[in-house]
Amino acid sequence: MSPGQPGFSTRERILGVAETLFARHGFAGASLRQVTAAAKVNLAAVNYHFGSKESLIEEVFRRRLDELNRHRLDALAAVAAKPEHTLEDVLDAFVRPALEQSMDDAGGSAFVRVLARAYAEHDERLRRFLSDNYGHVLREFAAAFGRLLPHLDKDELYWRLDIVAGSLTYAMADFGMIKRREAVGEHRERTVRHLIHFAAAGLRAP
Amino acid sequence: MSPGQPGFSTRERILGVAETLFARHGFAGASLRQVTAAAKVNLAAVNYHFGSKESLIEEVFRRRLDELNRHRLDALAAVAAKPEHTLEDVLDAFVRPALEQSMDDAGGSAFVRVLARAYAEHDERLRRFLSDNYGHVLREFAAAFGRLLPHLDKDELYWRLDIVAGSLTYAMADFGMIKRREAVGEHRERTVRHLIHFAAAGLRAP
DNA sequence: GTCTATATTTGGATAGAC
DNA sequence: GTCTATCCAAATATAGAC
Repeated sequence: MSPGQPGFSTRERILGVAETLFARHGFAGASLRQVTAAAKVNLAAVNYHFGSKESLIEEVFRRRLDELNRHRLDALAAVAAKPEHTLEDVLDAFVRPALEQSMDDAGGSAFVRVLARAYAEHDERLRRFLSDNYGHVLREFAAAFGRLLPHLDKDELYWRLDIVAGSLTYAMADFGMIKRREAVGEHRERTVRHLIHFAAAGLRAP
Repeated sequence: MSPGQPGFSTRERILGVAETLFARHGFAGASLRQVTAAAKVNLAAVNYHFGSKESLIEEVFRRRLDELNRHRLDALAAVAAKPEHTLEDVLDAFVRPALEQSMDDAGGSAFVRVLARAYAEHDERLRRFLSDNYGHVLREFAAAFGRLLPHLDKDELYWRLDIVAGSLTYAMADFGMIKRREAVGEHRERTVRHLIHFAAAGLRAP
């Protein structure tokens, strides 16, 4: 059941539909007219509730990322408490919450694709918004990785983490496609391990 | 030296600049006005040479993909000629030509990012164009992978290949960023092996 | 082939009634 | 909070002179 019309407020209908359409057509590609038509609300409602398209986009992120990053930090703290934790443990703390959110509901499934878009977009304002609000999460993970990979200098570490984070996000975005949800759900445990093994190999060596 | 103005025809200037701007802002995000202004040609030139924005986009793909896919098929044929070739060999035939093109010149570097956009875009017309014109290449690779992975049924195989292709494309798009070109160039050999090892791990098992 | 000027459409945003 | 109507800017596309 997608967040269509019934028990949802105008504001939530807009957010749900915007998430879906941004995932499908990109931020520039999805117009406010498409969004309001699909949500069956009035065109002016977007500006009333959010002020601008830009702010609507930010709100789409905020709604999911607050929860996602809380879970990620909780998982990371649990891992860091174990004195002998591994690279795989830290990667698990990063990947699992995203994969779980992506299977919570139809919206979460769309959001991982929105997230993949954000990586692809080089829009200055969007990047600054994400960096300002959620940069500390990535920095905590980077620090945890750095402690486990002392042979890498800072530049090399950040470069690899960027690639790993991008590839993982991309892979999860693919899981976000409707047709494959059962396949991923069935083997979720194996899927997570695959991704992690995948990423750990890239982070170790040279 | 980017394909700015000097020894390039109007048509080629447009293609070069469009490639860069599509990589940076997406297909919907980069307007024809931005493109023609940056290429220092007249606004009407795009429609004269290409007919429409849609056709310009297709031409940006055609220019690079014809060459890239020829190299990929050549490499695959060379691999298939060896009776005892491995999964890694096939992956190499897929990855190496793209990585080499991405380091040929500034345009190739932008193009891998355009390619990553194409994966993210769910635009019907663009997907059909790519599938119609270059689908046979992917099918040949899929067949080669299938022979090496007989334990996977067709659905499972295609699903994994899609994820692997997406992740590799994403990783290479990151390499396409300007700041990191030397780093990738220096260790190109190691980089390729990393990516391949990465992908092979995902394709094997369960 | 290239330019200027313009037609046409689409999109973001706002004013003001209810 | 929601709607209608409208404004204004930006974008694609074309017509016609050079």
